[in-house]
Amino acid sequence: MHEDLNPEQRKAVQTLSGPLLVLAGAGSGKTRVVTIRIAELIQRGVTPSRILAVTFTKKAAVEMQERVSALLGTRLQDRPVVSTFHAHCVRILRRHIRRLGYPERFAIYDRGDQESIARSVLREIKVPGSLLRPGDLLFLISRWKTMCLRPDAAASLAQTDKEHLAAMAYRRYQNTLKVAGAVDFDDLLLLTEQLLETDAEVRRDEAARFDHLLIDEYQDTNGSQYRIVRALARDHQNLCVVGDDDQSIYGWRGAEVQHILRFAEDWPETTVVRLEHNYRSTAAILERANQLISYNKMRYDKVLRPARPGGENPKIEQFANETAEAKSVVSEIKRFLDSREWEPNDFAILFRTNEQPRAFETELRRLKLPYVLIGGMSFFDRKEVRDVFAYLKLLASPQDEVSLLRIINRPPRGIPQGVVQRLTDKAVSNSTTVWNVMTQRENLGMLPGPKQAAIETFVALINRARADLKTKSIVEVVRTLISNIQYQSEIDRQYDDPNERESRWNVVEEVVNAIGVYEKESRKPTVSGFLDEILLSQRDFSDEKENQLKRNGIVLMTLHSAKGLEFPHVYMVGMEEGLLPHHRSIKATDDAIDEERRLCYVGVTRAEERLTLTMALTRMKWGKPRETSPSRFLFEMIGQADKATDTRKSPGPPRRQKQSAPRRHKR
DNA sequence: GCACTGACCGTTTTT
DNA sequence: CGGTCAGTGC
Repeated sequence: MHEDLNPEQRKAVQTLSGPLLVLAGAGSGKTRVVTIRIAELIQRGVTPSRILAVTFTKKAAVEMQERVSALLGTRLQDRPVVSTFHAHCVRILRRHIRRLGYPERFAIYDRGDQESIARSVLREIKVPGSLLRPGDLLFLISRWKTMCLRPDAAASLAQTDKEHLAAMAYRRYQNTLKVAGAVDFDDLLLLTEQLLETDAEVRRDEAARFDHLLIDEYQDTNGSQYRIVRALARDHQNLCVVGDDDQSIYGWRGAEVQHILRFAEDWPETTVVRLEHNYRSTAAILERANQLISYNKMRYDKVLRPARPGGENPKIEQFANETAEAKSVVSEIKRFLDSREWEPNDFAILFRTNEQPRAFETELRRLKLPYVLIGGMSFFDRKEVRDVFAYLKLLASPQDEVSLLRIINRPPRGIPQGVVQRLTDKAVSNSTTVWNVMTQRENLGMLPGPKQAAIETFVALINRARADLKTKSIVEVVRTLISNIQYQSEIDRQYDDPNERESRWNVVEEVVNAIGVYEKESRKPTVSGFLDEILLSQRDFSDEKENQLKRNGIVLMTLHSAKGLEFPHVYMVGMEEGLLPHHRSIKATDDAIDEERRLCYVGVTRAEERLTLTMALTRMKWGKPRETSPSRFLFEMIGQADKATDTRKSPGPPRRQKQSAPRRHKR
């Protein structure tokens, strides 16, 4: 089987028991090796459903599931479980979360929900935005949760004022979730970890469900994930982790390279397999990549060996400003396209920050070239999507406070802010939920007649829809609901531009269609089942990334989103100090610079045939042109690191002091 | 409830 | 520069 594998790959595939660390360099055919390994396990008699493969993203899970099925054919009734960390944790929690005092059908709050809670919590404890913004708070909470710290522990460890405030807010934040019977994404991991840690029976039960565990992108696991893996694999030790320490680029959100670096110490029986042949890029490109990454201190020492000799040397180009940079790159791509040898999606323009693509978009539009900008505003961040989802969540559970407060007066139905405030106060003082307050008539006595009527109409609307769910299809109920609240006329009222009206309404329709698809494919469809599916499962109706790549345009995306992809022609633009490495990383520790270097490495190793690195000598920043200097990574790549201008330690040219005197504290 | 104004701020992003 | 958000006045 699989004669075309090289000896390293074969070893990775065939080491069937005990801990296995596969150090897979960029472009080494990692995905293929993992897939074949799963197939091999099954061929040697392992029951498919007793294999658990964990991936980092939904997309990766879907792809792996498809590859495995393709390899094994359809003869199997039984399949290996391929899942993301979070989705697997949900399954564990559904089975046992009662022990932690949560309802079995707990709701999962996404980023947007988290933000509204953060906002209201900060309002409650009267913290001005200048001290601690919702984003900062959520960042800290997330960090604490990954470190397995509860509010009390966080409070006692807090050092700065900011951290003390955040710890206070954390307590309230967590309380809000608990009362609503909801968890956030970090809780999925944290609570699972807690269950496995404190309840020996649960741990044994969950660990015994699988005989083999495979973890992909192991370099990106955070503390919780690490401990969960340990708890699940402890008994059988059949743990295969795959990853590349040089591609760890998510440290800023809690991933720790240390996990992959220390793996062999954690699991003493470990077999280590290194995949160091690169089948993707030419030798010329790989040489640059190897040079660059050798400047990182903490790493497995490895050198990618090219399977494709020769190749064009990567170009480094300087331009006067970002407009010239964009013009040159885009017109070069146009020449390639005119030659008809390449398709638009053979080209990728990679950048560090989201303001960079603007100049390129302008230029691409001017030359009428098709392009796709990956990332940006996600489907879920759209106001309309959030509204419809809030209604859905309310149908699933009216106790869902965050969703209720979002749409209680949207579209406007005569329940103004002041009334909502009184309802909330009442709920707090009765230690119940706003929904319960609204549904008990005696609670509404304090309000003037029309407001009472408005509330009763709203409650009736929701109750009616919930009752209809018993007899009608979800799509039908949701369509009726949306038409009852006259959501479309609300959109028309808010926006004058017909295009905008149409696109916003289309988004609503898309959600409804997705419900239809779910309902057709699911055996026992429920609203909360749909929400789970969309949030966590393998299917993703808004998979814009996928659709967009299929649309065959020149690909514009951040270095972060480029991980795992490959393109014949890659342009890495904005190769400047302050951008890559980003100035916030320069100000921080050396570790942060190392991560930026890995990010650069990820970019370089995306290129198959041609790599072009460009920079602008001046760049507009917040309306003003500013001088730049070449990224230190450019010098490192060509082996002249000593020539880099060190912006880090030398005081540098006398920087104009920003007029920082009377800026803050104006509220 | 809503349109308007001015202050403020600026990395990466998945589940 | 451009987007977001809180505050203001109707």
